[in-house]
Amino acid sequence: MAEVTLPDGSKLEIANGSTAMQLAAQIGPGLAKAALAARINGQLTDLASPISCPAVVKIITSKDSEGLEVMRHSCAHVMAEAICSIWPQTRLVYGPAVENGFYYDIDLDEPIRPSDFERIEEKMRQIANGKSHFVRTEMSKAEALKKLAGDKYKTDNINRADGDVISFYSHSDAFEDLCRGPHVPDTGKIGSFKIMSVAGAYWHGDPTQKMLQRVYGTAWPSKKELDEFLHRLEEAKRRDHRVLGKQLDLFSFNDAGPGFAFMHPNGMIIWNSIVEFWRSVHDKYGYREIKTPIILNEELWHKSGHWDNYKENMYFTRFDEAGYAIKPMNCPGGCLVYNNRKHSYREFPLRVAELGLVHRHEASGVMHGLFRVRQFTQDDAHIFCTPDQIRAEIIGVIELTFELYQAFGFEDFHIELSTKPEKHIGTDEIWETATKALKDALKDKDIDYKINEGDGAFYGPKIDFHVRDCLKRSWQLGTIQLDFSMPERFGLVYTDKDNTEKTPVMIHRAVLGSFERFIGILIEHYGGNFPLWLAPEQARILPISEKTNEYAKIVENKLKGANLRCGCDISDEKIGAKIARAHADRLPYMLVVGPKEAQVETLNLRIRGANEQKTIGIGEFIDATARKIAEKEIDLAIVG
RNA sequence: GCCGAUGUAGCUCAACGGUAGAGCACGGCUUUCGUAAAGCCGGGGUUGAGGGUUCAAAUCCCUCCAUCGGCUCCA
Repeated sequence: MAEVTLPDGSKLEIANGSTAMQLAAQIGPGLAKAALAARINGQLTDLASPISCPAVVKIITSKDSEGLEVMRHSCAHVMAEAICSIWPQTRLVYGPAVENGFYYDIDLDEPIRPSDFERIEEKMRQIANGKSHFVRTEMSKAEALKKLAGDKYKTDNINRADGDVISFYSHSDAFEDLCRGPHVPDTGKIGSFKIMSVAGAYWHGDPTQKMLQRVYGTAWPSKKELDEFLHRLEEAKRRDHRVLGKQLDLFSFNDAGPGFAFMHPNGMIIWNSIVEFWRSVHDKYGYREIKTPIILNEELWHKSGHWDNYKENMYFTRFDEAGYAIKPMNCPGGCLVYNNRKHSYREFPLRVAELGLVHRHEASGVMHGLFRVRQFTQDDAHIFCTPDQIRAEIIGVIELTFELYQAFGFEDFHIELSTKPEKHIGTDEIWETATKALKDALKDKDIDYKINEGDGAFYGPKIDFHVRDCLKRSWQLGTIQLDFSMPERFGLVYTDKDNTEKTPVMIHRAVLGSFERFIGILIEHYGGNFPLWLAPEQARILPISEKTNEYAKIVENKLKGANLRCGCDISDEKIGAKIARAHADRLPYMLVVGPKEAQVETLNLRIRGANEQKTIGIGEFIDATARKIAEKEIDLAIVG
């Protein structure tokens, strides 16, 4: 007999050499049924593994995230068998579990189409119903290489594996795959699954290698959870800024300019509201604002280093026998403004902001609504300062950044620091100094951060700000980039205390990143339900019938006089239809007016998302909304 | 840029070799209504573009463009 310690600290006697499965059965039949894998002394393993005692053992079920992963990985194997049985010439490459599912990369010249998914799933169901056991066999690396000689993908996987023990898993005579494991006990335990999509993927992510087919699937412990997942996808689709942008008439795209967004009047209200707020915060933090030309002589881009590092993504044009480039960044223009006159250390730190319109020719396949465009407005700024001002300036930017994010209801953010990339300009010494300055500032602010080695901009290291939206998705928004190279290239100088000319430090920074993208993120974050201060139409007056149109117009004028963005629905519809439409348009406030309200000059208020009404005076409504707008309140409820 | 899929009315979609349709939206009329979509009538399409096959193409084939899902990329 041997002693096993369970996660709750309790101890259990088991027969020597018992497997994890037997242990689960000993604990209870429910657990045995739910068991998918085990963690023995910290090692995730198959249920068939014998327990060498004494041991700390945890039985893993689909309730554990790692259980779900094991299940999905097993499901990937079952899918692989299904695909191989339909297309015997398939060569398997690699099939891991990923967030919400799994995929399997395969090398098969015949393209798998969505119309094939059903028969793959059918075959998978057959395999699952067979409930055949996953069987692990082990051998040495050399043996495995011999066994799979000629299979370049699996040979490669073996060579990449750690340790000398190579394992294979089979769950039928017809199917065996090189795999680290672990797996669920049998194919009946792969849950409810669905093939989601198929896409191309390069082997090892290397574009010079063969394009493989990547078949994506998802798997969940139960049909109910699968359905819930599919439903969540539908929900996310409803929040999709491309869909809402169309529905709410915020922006559009046109074949005439792929990747160039057309902002509509409703979208511009959101845009301008953000700009106005952005300006007020920048003013508070001591920034001045400039605007530099979109098209500048090509020479400038040679000087800045962009031509060498980025020309394949830049737009060029020629006229009057001279070459010009459409700016992909604002900094060279900012440098020209700086150089327009002499500067003294007394002016420093000099904080210069620019809402700069930049163009970057992104590859056609990467464009995505407002998230990835070829023309966008950066909320850029360049800070010119002395080296000993860096730390304080970085701290100032961090504070400004948090203030802006919080106004939009983003509370959850984290910071990443990126270091020198392979493709870079400037000496190692300069890079080291710059990176240290960023680290020091973060340390001063007592901020935790993650380091991304080799992910910096070509001209300097950077700090990136990431926020999580209400769906817990992470977005990179802001960035602070130190640049000791550009000032030198442009010959920027300032006169120091000792009356000598020195080179200033330049800090590039953006907070929202791209306005286009930020608005896209906001649309999805709010699901189209904008807070009052951003809503294109803040209130709509809905007269019960034509008889109250006149009073409705009077109310409309009063609200407009109070700077509220409001409309009036005098269509020939019944009140129910007017309300339904206002809801579809995501109106924060619906103001129903009929003879009753007209008589005592009140409004019947209905708030977006709340299925209740109350009567409120016009003045009271104006005061309440004015306060909410000023405070940028997200909650629409009007109390009192 | 690469792989795959998809482009039909303003929007969402149907028709899948044989006269292009519906709902919503839009216009007109009726209705004047009390809290999530009243009724009738009407206008609207060289089916993304170009070429080909066919007696006949939205439908099949080719090229291009765009979009979608991924891959790669994002200074």
